Amino acid sequence: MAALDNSGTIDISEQIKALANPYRLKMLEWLMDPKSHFPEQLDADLVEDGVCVGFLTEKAGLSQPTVTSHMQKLARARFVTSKKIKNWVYYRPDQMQIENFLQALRGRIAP
Amino acid sequence: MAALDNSGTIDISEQIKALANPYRLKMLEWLMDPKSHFPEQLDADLVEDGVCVGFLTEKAGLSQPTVTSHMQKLARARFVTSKKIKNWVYYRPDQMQIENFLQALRGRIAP
DNA sequence: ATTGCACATCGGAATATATCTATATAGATA
DNA sequence: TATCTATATAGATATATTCCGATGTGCAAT
Repeated sequence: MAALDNSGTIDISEQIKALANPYRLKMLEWLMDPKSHFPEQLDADLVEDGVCVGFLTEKAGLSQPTVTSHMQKLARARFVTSKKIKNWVYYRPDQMQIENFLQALRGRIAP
Repeated sequence: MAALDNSGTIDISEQIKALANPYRLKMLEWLMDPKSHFPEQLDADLVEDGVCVGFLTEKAGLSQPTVTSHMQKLARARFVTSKKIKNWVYYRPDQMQIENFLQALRGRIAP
């Protein structure tokens, strides 16, 4: 490619792609305010630990493997982190990385 | 879809998708600072009128139809406007819309 | 009128993405 | 140990995206 230099690390384009799916964007929104969107969990705190895949699956109305795949893409883009407790995997937004991304994006396309 | 309500207007997801291609992102970056990336034009001003498809095509290293397609996607997402002068079509960033988008995105995924 | 130029549109091929079902895995419980 | 539960992985299919070459369109200059 003449115009692009992708030789680097974790690309901002990968991060944008991670947000470029309506379900992933919605799920990230839910995770940002989990108490408004999910019931309390027995073995984990919605805010501290995150939201389990089962809850996300039910709310999204997709199959569990599809939701897992979406969440892994959000994780690869560093927008969320995951933590396993007992049988559950909890996804939680990484607000620092999200903020970094927003500023990086603004730096590119704003004056 | 259980989780999504796309019945509305010009979706933010469409805007994100428009940025989710490395060439489109790059070209929008170029357009934000056209004097740094393109030579002066005879019949139009780089800043006031925008950059012609030919220049974008040459710099991107893609075919002209591909660049046209990319630019149309950016235009559909309202990130750029286009103006025809003589034989040329000039694309220019819509900074107001870009700012609106950035704030809308922040409003969704930032605390 | 004819030609040439710049861009748009069309059609098709290659690749990527999204989704599902079926199955595997890991941890907890009986 | 055997089983259940929650999530991950694998494989398949449908759709979307990206890209190009060929062709169409509109305007300008000859």
